[in-house]
Amino acid sequence: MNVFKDFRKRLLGLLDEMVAAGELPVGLDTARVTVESPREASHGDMSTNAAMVLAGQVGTAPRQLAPQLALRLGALPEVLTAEVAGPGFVNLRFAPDFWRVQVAEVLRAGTAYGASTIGAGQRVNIEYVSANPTGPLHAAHARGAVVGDALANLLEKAGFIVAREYYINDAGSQVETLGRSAYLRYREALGEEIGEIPAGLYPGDYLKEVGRALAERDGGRWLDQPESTWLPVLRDFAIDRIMLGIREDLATLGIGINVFSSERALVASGAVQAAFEELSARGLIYQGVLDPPKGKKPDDWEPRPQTLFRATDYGDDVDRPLRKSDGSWTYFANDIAYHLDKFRRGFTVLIDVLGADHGGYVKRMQAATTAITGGKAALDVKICQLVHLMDQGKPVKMSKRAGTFVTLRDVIDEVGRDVVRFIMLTRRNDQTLDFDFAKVTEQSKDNPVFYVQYCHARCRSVLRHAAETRPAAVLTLEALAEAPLHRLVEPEELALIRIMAGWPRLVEGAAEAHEAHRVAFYLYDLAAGFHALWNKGKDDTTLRFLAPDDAELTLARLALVQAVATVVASGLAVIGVEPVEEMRS
RNA sequence: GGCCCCAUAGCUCAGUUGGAUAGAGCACGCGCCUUCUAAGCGCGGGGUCGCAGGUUCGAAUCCUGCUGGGGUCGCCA
Repeated sequence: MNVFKDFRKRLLGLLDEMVAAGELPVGLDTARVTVESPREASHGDMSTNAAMVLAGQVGTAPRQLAPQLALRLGALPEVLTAEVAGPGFVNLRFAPDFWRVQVAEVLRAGTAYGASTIGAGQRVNIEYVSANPTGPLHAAHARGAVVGDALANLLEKAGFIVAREYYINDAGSQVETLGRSAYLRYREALGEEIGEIPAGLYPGDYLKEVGRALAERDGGRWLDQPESTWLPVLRDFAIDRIMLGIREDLATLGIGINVFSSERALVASGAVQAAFEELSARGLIYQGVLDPPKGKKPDDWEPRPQTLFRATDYGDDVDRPLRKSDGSWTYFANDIAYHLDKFRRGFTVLIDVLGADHGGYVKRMQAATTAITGGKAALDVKICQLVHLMDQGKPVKMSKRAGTFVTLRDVIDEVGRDVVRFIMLTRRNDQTLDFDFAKVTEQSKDNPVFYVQYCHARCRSVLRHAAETRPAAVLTLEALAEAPLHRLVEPEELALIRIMAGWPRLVEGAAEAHEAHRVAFYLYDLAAGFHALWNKGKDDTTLRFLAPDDAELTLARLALVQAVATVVASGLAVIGVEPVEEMRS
């Protein structure tokens, strides 16, 4: 339950009453009426812009309409004061009980607190990672993996039905190169001296294992065969081995992808041909010659007729080729078929999480999605900017040639899965991110992972302590939900409750914006509120959670503490991080 | 040259889809441990939201044009 949305409904009800009473005209557009918590705490608990939005429609001034609204709002039982302020805001202050009951709401809901129904069962498809099966996942893949996975969790919490997909690019020339590279390692495994890996092939050591495994399985049967015989075998064998490793790495990171789609299978099924015919039927295919890119003409440019998709009809900058000169489909053509396939499987909201180098790909894919689904599906693309790996403030040098690139596995082994997941959400996806091995494992307030975990651990610590000192007390969620919450009267306590009451609203906003990083920032704010209250108890012993001579007050505060732990756990679950019971290692 | 992203405190970044006097953290200065974990908390200084216009009750946020940084640019995926 979102208290802000809830109150907005009450407000709209009052507006209806005012219409009925003839105070307002019929047919008002209330779409832009908002109820939100003001930035400035002194402005109260909630604030509405209704007077400013409606004044124009009514034909009066905001400051004139606002007092009428304030009068009505002030008469509501839960509203303490309703004041007109600024250009026409109505600021509301609620009775403390309005907030206190939220603690019980949290405890009754448990970690499901914050769940929403705005998704209304709508089906969303999120494609993420989708790294080429030509090598192990490296550190940069972690970001897309976490961003996609957390977004999936978030949307599920908001009531959407979510599919998590990985598109395996197992068609095209790159996997052929992989097959040839693996063949070299295969011969090496059989004792041949292969020398330097030729340019154009993948030099990575990870292929040695692939070569050995194949030699073990098949012996020397491919040695004297022509490439046309062994290439498909080697290619498929290598893809399978590498995908196995990728799946393991994803599992280690806790990434919950449940559908792996093969590009090659898609092409083989005729889906690309079908998609092509669909576009043709819509009159969006033609033979034409593209202009060379302005200002930067490739050396080998020559104008030639191509099979083009009219992407410009849907907002792209140029029309895009669907066939290579050898007649086979371009990657783009295959991807159109894949997105159509998602739509045909019942998804109308499509999200692709892609790397920074795919920025130029967004417009054409959105154009194609709109075109081929007749506007019935929308594609949102989340571009993840680069991750700069650092250590002690200095960049970690990486070179594919020298083999010193850092794998995802390396990073997880070094700092742990929870740290990777949390840190990847401490920036908006379109902002570059520094990942400093020293900083992210530091146990200090500079490290948001630690800071949030410490908050949860402190809550648990208090509850453990309470259980030890009062063995008779029942401290289950159900019992604490019945605690005498009216004993929570301190401003810091009520402030903390207000933050918690904002969690459902945050979930809905973040889900609608497809922005999971907001959860990480929210948890930081919540933790700050708790740490502040904790330390108040150091200066003033009457503020401590455990009041030795007041069992009732203690129970109320334990309910508050348990609620904080619950909301933190609820948020961490979206990020995919395990809340810890204590920080001692 | 076209397109996309970014530009907010000295530094790293948020900013509730257009709201009020723009917020955190780091760094800097001062204060707080006989205590449920000081691995933390409080107070203070610090801003032309890159620049210039426009839209309206109201702009860091939306539109246009510039400046600077990154990415990308027909048959790689």
